[in-house]
Amino acid sequence: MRSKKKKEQLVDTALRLFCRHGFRAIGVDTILAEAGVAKMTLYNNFGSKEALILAALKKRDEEHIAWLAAETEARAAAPEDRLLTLFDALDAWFAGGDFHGCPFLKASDEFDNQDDPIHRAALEHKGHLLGLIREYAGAAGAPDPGRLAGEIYLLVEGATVVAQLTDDRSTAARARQAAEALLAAG
Amino acid sequence: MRSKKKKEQLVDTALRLFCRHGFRAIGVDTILAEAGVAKMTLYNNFGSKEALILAALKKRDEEHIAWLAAETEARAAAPEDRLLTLFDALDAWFAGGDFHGCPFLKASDEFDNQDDPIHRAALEHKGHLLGLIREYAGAAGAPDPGRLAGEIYLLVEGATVVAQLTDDRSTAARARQAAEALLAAG
DNA sequence: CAGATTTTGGACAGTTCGGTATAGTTTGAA
DNA sequence: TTCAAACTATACCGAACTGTCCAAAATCTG
Repeated sequence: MRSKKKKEQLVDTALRLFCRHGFRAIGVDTILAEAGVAKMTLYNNFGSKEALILAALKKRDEEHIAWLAAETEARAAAPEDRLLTLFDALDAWFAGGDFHGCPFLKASDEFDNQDDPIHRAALEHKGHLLGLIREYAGAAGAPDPGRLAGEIYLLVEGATVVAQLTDDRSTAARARQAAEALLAAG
Repeated sequence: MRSKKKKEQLVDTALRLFCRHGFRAIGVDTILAEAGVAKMTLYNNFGSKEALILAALKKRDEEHIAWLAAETEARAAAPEDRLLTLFDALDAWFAGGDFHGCPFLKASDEFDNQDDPIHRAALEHKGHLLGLIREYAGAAGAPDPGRLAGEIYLLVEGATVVAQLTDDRSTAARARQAAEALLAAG
């Protein structure tokens, strides 16, 4: 089972470099060199750069949603607080030294054809994120949790984009303020 | 003054292709062919692809802010409505056949180094957008127009990103609903 | 240990990239 | 009409790109 290790190393390195530099901007040679893996290992295991991207995005989807949920719930005293501590978790994400924006938004920018598998992977991830928010909106006892979740989701994406663009550490807090107003309004 | 025409044609074509495909994804040869212009005309007038990108972004900045303001104000019966009709203008933007997301967000994704001139151009544009929103927030008589503008701005960016990602025509309307709640909350 | 499988390194193909060189043609203005 | 400035086409450069081929070496399994 040597291939498991090499495969994982490849996906991890690729994900890190994709997040930092984008998908088209980084070449397979760079990934290979950084991962310490031969080129044929990539093409034997994945077949193409696109498949590597999809594998990296899939891993990122699972990891990031799990991380975000854990951070959010750890900061919430009660389930109905989660809709707000979500923004504290976002703040932790933005402030972490390796924040370069959401890789799925990057992906959907670089592969903006709606039929592209990479674009669909991004859509799928955002569906998971919206699902999480909807769950929190339900726990908060909102009269129309679907609508509230949709509005909160817009704030989440806005904050993510603006945090990357401006490098402003107060972005998540501002989004949280707005979320409080939305929550109070029902 | 032949150069004016060719230069303009080059910038217009480049802007259109950048918006549709991204900045790194489109090559100068494609732009040149589409614009019907020789390669040396590009390099005599701009010197580099980066300079062409900057020229295209500058033009886009001016045009888009002016268009957005005009659309917003045309739809507002009174100045205090502008903060909401802004989202109707956004809806018109998203629904127009050639929407491929905000080119400045694309640019800041592809050139995410904070010192990159292209990233700075994106920041500058977003400053203009925030300024416009702040003006509308002031006209709406908000008790803290700066704070409200910041929150509304997050909704605008969120809606822009989500509209591109999901191709969902109701995105701007949902953002407007949220904006109404924020406005009512003060 | 023996044999099947994976991984390795490096050369190579084929394309595309941004940018340059050059020599000739079109154009606007005096 | 003349002349300089602007634009043209085309060939070219070095670099980077994804992907392939292959023989040798390292590794896992029986």
